[in-house]
Amino acid sequence: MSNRQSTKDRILDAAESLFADRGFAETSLRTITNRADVNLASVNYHFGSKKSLIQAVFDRFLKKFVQALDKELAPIEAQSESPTVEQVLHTLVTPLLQMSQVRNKGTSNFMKLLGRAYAESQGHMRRFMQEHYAPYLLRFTRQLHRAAPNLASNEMFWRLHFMLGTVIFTLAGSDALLEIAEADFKESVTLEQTLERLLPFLAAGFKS
Amino acid sequence: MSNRQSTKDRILDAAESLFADRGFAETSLRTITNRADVNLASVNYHFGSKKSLIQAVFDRFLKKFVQALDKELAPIEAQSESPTVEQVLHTLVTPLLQMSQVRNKGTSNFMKLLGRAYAESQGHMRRFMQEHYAPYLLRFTRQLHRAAPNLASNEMFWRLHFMLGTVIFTLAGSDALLEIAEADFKESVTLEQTLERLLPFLAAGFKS
DNA sequence: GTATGTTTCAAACAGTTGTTTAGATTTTGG
DNA sequence: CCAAAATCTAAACAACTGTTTGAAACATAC
Repeated sequence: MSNRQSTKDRILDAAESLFADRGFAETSLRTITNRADVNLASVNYHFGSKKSLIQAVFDRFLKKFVQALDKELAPIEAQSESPTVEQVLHTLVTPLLQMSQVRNKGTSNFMKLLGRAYAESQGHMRRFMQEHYAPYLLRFTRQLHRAAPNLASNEMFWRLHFMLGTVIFTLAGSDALLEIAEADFKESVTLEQTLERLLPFLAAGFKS
Repeated sequence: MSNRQSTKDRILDAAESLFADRGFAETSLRTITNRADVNLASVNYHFGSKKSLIQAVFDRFLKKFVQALDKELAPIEAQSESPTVEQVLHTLVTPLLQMSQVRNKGTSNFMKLLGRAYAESQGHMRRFMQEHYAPYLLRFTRQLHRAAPNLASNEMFWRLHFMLGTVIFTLAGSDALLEIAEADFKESVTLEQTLERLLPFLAAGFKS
């Protein structure tokens, strides 16, 4: 009968949105377990520690994301002629939007977490990402390199980080930005429309 | 004689770099007062509370910044012909670089703090900025509007936020990025060079 | 049924947090 | 030089943190 989510999932859901909204240190396990309506000790039982819970939240996102990105990247990798920059950037759209379909505010939660982790001390998270998800990043940049073959690799490095900043920052604040936009311009805007507005900006900057 | 900095300044210096590196909640008053080599209670004596200390750190930065920005904006406001987008964006360079001249890693500290504050819950910080520094933001956007008069205001809104994300994200991570760039490409890069690389990217995106 | 392994629970643990207090010390102004 | 104000200091405060514990409740298999 029990159509109640598993304790593990309830914890992950609560932790995800709380971490995204308040940050890791600012969110206590008691706040999480209260919202999830589970016992305090169950976090340590199921995940071992708070640190591991944080990683578990990331893993759930990243698995889904790279899986979707793989589907988008494959056909481009297969085609013989070089892709356009716009084409490569567009591989991000579906994977990003999908996060919000499965869970409310999923995309902005994901980007908020990435932004927070990125800002974390000592680049600890950057190293984790590099170790666990480097192959996917590499596949993406390889296609970008095919699209702009005569761009020096150090220039590529910088513009890639510029784009990363724009995406993370914009989507992390997308909830608030969408609200402001609707209030100020009386036009309802979706996350998808925002992404379609963002990509030309990125492409133009990248080709600057 | 005492050429020792005032207690207030010592606290502000320590708090600034610790907040930037670790975040607000992750930095305890004891860590701050230890680094500053002052008594624990002096934070509450001079600033009232931890929250007020955070605001004081911001205020010190923002005062310097808008003061320098004013100097850059004034001549453009005075000139009769419309400025170019590049010209308007370039008003940010000197104010941003100046932060690193007075204090080591000043610019990246400033951007890290902005990034953290921006991600904070409920847009509490966004409201504070809006209330206290809206006039300066307005002067900047007014010039940007002069540079691109036929850009719809809702488009302007989005591209402004895109640019904001790129700048904050890039400069917040500039320490690490500069290190990586030097290690990978054997070319020493300065913060100023990074900014000069960043502006064309922004201008191209803005005009996309 | 009982026995076995898994999950939940309330309670307590030791450590850290921001803030307050009251007394000592230093600085200021007449 | 002395009183008054400002500053510094060590100690204690209550509240909150992540984690551990051992017993209770539940599920599964024989």
